[in-house]
Amino acid sequence: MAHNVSERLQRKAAQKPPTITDVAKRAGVSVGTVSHVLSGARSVAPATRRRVDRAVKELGYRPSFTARSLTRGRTMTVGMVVPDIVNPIFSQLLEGAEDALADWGYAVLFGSSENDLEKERRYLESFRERQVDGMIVDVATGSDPAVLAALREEIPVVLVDRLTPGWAGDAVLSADEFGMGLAVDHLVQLGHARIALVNGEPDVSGAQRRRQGFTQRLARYGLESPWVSEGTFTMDSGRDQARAILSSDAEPTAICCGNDVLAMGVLAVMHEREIDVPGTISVTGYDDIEFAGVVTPALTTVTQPMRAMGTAAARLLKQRIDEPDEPANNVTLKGELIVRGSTSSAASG
Amino acid sequence: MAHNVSERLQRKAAQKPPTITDVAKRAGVSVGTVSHVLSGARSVAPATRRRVDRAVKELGYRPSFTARSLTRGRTMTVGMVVPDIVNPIFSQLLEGAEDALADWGYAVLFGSSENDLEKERRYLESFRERQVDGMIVDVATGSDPAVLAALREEIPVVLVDRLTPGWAGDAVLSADEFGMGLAVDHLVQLGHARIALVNGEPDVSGAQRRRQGFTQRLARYGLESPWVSEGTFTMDSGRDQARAILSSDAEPTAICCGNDVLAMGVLAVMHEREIDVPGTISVTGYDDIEFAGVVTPALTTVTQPMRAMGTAAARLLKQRIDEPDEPANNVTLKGELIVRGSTSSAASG
DNA sequence: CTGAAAGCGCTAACAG
DNA sequence: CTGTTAGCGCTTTCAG
Repeated sequence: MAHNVSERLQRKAAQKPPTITDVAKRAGVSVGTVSHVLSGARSVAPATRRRVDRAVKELGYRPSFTARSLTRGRTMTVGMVVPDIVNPIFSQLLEGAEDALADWGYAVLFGSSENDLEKERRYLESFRERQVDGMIVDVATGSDPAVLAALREEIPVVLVDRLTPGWAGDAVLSADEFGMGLAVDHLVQLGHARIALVNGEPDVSGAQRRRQGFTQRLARYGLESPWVSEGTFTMDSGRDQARAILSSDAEPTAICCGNDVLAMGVLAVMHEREIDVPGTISVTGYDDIEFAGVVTPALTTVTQPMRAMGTAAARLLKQRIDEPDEPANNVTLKGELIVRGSTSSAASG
Repeated sequence: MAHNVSERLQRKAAQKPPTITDVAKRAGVSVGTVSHVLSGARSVAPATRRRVDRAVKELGYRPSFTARSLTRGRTMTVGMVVPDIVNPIFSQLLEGAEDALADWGYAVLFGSSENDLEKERRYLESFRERQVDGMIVDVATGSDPAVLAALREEIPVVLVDRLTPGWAGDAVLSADEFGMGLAVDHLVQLGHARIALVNGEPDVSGAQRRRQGFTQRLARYGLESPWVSEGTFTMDSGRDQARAILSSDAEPTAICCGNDVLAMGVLAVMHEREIDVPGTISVTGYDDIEFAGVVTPALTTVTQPMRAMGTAAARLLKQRIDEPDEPANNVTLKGELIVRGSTSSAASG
């Protein structure tokens, strides 16, 4: 019998990972002491510490995060959801955030909503259930402001890249008006006076700001756009809008696009219609995605500092977690103009 | 004072989420019963169930995953690490896996190692500490086989896309030899006989398989390649290797690239040297990333079914979690050739 | 069909 | 400096 029992205990020990109790027993100290040498929360006699350390090594002991989370009330995990991870700009955002968060000891639960509101909701809920310490979210198009606002009541949330209407919490944005102004400046300096705008979803806050930056900047030069259209931030939409422009009487000498993907659609149409870019029409993008420099002609565009935005969001989130009652912070990061081959002087005449 | 205290209690109540005990009290039943109506583990009188449900609603009660994980011994969370999330093919892999996993109720802890072995190790460790139920990993270049093998002793691991030497566990791969063969077939059928290979890291298992597929297929036609070079899977490396080819005496009429990004580098050099593609040299890629169809000329390439691979990996992982002792599974998924503008008949002469 | 109580592995008072 | 002990929120026997 006794043999049987010890055998069972042994097997059990082999299967289940060692617990803090096992370590305590082996080191001949109390669990409290083990806990303290592990967390360094209170001083421990060097000799004891050594014994504990040795026991930890020998047993290959690893503290259970789950148990720790339960007692500490923090999971050291944060959630992040973005609209479309296949779009490299969101990947960069993720990388930036992840890097910073890893430095603070946080792991990230990730979800790509693919611009599906239901999916976004499910991720938010799933992460909340798992009691993340906070969340970074780049909201999907048309996301319900109330959902995010409610979430913010429960846990720290920082919005990045896009805002929901009425959002009163922390946020990191790119200086879209400013950036679009850069593109306009560039074009105007090249002598363009008829500049069209091809944009994405108007209910995406960034699109609104880009549009504003566009018209306001133009106005400052005493100019007005012969064409402003909106669609979705996709290549197909870029194609559609470009075709619409060509069959209109707007006759722009340049087209500003709300993002690079849109611009690629525009370029594709120009290519297919054999319209020379930039000879006949100049085109600008926005975001500076990796492939902006690869298309022909290489795209003149404005960078969106996504990595930096991810890092900033992480920083804001950590602040919020550490100091829940501070007033909300707002960070805006500026991008810069990258001049490539898709823009040149306005065709004379 | 009394006022002060009650106020504080109220605030506290507002802060701390309700526990199962709160629900039990409110419904006038025991916590055990509440637990059972929630999990449906044993039958409960309809009336009781109703009372509990009502209490849950009124309190807005949500079970704590952390506590549940502790007692159930499963976190319903899996880890996933890939070498470079900015590369869209890995994004697709993630999406595919995530989708399937979400259906089973799993959330995913994510990490992009950016091909940094130390970073990869840290992610693996971080996820293990958080006691994920399993992991899906697309290993970084040069990753230590022992690390993964050891991890597999502790928790279910499935490798995807790339293998470590000697890996004996579950894995999902793409049929690289086959796919590269497709590209070779295509080129040979177009009359090409001098086909060069531009490849990435040789220690990446997929690169090896692509290379093999390339040379073997060529051999089957009685052909031999005038040029085979290796570098990294980046545009820059593609540029370098292309330049090397041009200044050699290999004089290929076609260049097979180990992936699309490499091919874009090659295209860029051809463009800069004003060498006509496909007129003078045909170029093929591999992966069919989103932008393969956008560059000029549009890239002929072989699809790598990354989404499907992600889904398959998820399926394998779930199987392994549910049945830890089954023999290891291996899944290989085939891609297909997509003919676009970067290939044409070999220049006569 | 339901309640009581013993943990899950760890932390954090509270005593020495 | 160290040990004891009461939880954290939930699941799950074991008794009714």
